[in-house]
Amino acid sequence: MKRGELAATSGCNAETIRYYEKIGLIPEPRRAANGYREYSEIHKERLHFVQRGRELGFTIDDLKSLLSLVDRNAVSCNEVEQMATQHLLSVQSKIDHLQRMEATLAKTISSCSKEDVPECPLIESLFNG
Amino acid sequence: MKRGELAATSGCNAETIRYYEKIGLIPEPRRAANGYREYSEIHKERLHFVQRGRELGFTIDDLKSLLSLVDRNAVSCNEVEQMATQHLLSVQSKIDHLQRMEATLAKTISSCSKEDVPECPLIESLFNG
DNA sequence: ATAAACCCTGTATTGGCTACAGGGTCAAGT
DNA sequence: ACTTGACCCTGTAGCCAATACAGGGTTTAT
Repeated sequence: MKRGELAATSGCNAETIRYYEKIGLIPEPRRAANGYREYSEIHKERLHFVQRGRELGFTIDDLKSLLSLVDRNAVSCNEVEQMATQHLLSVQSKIDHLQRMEATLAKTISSCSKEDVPECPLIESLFNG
Repeated sequence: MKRGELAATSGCNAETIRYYEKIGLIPEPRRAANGYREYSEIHKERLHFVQRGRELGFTIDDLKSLLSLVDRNAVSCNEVEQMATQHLLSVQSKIDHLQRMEATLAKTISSCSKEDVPECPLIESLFNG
C-alpha cells in the first residue's frame, strides 16, 4: 500500500502519516525500489490505533506510552486504566472550563439590545467584568 | 508603571505583555529615559479587556476586531453580538465534542477489570473501535 | 561595592499538525 | 514516443498563543 492509499482508506491526511512516522508513532515501512513507502496491515492497524486515540483526545505522548507497552508486550490493564482515568479527568476539566465560558457568554449576549447603538453591554463587560 | 508591576497587578505574565504589544493588541507605551516601558491606566484597561476576552475564549483576531471597533469609535452592538454569538456556537461545539470523548472514555474505562492482566479491553478498543 | 532583582532585545520552543518548494516517478492518453 | 497529470520523495516553514531563554544593561538594597 502506498502512502496515498493508506491516507485514503484511513481518512488520515497523507502528510500526517509522514509526520507520525517521523515522531515514531508508527514504524518506518520498507521502501519499494523507487523509494516509495510500502505500508502493510501492521501500519494500518497502528495508524488506526493512533487515530482512535487522538479522537479521544489522548496526546501524542500518551499514545507513545500506550504503544510502547503494547510493543514491549507489557500491557498492564491497571496502568492503562490509570492513564485513561487521568485523561478522562482532564477532559472533564476542559468541559467544565468551556461550560463556564458558555454560561458567561450566553449571559452577556442576552444583555445585548441587538440594536445598532454604540452603548454595547458586551464590550462594557469585557472592559469592566 | 513598569512591566513587572503591570504583570503583578494584572496577573498577566510579563512576557505575555510584551507579546501582546508586539502583535498590536495593546499600544506601545512610552519609554523612560533608560528605555524601560512606562505603562498608564490606559494600558492596564486594555490589557484587562484582552485578558477577559481570552478567558472567554475569544481569539486574538477576535479581540483585535473588537478593539478596532472601540478605537474607531464605531462599536455596533449588532456586529459585536454577531461575533459573540458565533464564538458561543464554537464553544458549544467544542463542549459537544469533549462530551462525546468523555462518554466514550468513561464507557471504555468501565469495561476495565482493573487487574494486572495483559488482556486490556481499553487497548483492544483503541485497536478495534 | 556588589549582588539580586529587575529591564531590554531577539530568537527558539511548545503541540499537532498542515502546506509548500523543488524535485523524482509512473500510468494513461495522444 | 511523448506529454500530461497524478502521485511520491525530502526538507523546511507556518499556524496559534504564548512561554522561555540567551546575553546583555540598569536599578535597588545591603
